[in-house]
Amino acid sequence: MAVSLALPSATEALAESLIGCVLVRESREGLTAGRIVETEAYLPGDPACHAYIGKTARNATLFGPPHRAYVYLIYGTSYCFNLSSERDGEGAGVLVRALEPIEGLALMQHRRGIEAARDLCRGPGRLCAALDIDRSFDGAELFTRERLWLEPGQPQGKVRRSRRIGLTRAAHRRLRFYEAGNPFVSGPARLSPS
DNA sequence: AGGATGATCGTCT
DNA sequence: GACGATCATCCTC
Repeated sequence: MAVSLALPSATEALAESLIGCVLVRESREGLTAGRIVETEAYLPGDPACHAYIGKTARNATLFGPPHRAYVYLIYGTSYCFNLSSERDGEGAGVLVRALEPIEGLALMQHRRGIEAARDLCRGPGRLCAALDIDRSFDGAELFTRERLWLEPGQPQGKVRRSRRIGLTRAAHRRLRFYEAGNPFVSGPARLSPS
């Protein structure tokens, strides 16, 4: 009998290894940064992935080289920040869903119009607002140490996995990764690993 | 040119 | 838990 034992794709491995890395945003207003505590993988051939419909003007970055910023507007109100993840020509990416704020809290509070630290970057739209990330970052390199970049880091404790959040298609796939026990992780508390 | 869609968020009950 | 805001994008005339 045929058994499919595919290794985790590059996208899946990236989504997991991004937990603990630090996203830094430098602007005229000041520096803001946070530890990545939650991600979701969107794989090649995945009906929930923006690349699924083929290459378009919006999703072109997903088909480019890996580790570029893919930023899009959702519901006309919120930006979502992703990394392209597969080799040039293949469309896939990783959504960053939540950060633990570590620098520039006051600026984040100002941009978000709220005080509570826990809510500043808990959710993909919120973290983009807190770091002032918009579509102008789409396609940007993330290792340039200019405007927006990523620094290596390790998770504090276990990285767990669950179903993805908020999708209308293929939500059942367990492609969400988060740092166990971290209060800055988004999503309903009941979304435990199993 | 017009309609449907959406990886969200804040507000309300 | 439910609902509406709001608009870039894509698809179909």
